[in-house]
Amino acid sequence: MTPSSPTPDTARFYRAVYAIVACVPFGKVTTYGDIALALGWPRHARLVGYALAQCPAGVDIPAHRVVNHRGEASRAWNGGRPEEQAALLRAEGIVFTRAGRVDLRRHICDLS
DNA sequence: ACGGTGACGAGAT
DNA sequence: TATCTCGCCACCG
Repeated sequence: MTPSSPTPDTARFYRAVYAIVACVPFGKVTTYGDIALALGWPRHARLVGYALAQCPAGVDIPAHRVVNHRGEASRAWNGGRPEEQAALLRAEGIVFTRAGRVDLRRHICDLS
């Protein structure tokens, strides 16, 4: 691989993230922190976000079902369009609060 | 080697 | 609730 490719450990972490995101069902969402915890890597929520941001084409996962712990869509979604991520979520029946955040109490997916 | 930068999160105010 | 600070850690210049 090129000098800029991730270390083997990091690559494994990325694949684990993609695998767990693939388990989130239609109409449900999860958070970066929950994914990190489920993988046994507490405090690595940031890396989960990084992994998704770097998600290579070909890895087909419902990344739009991952929001932050407050239910907010990613600011950097598709080059800075969190509205698009929100639209995808609404399209699967996910309800947003008046503040424009996903109602986690209703749609959170238990990864345990 | 070093400091800036995030698709983050918890705690304080 | 909004905003700040701080901790987190791989990546990049």
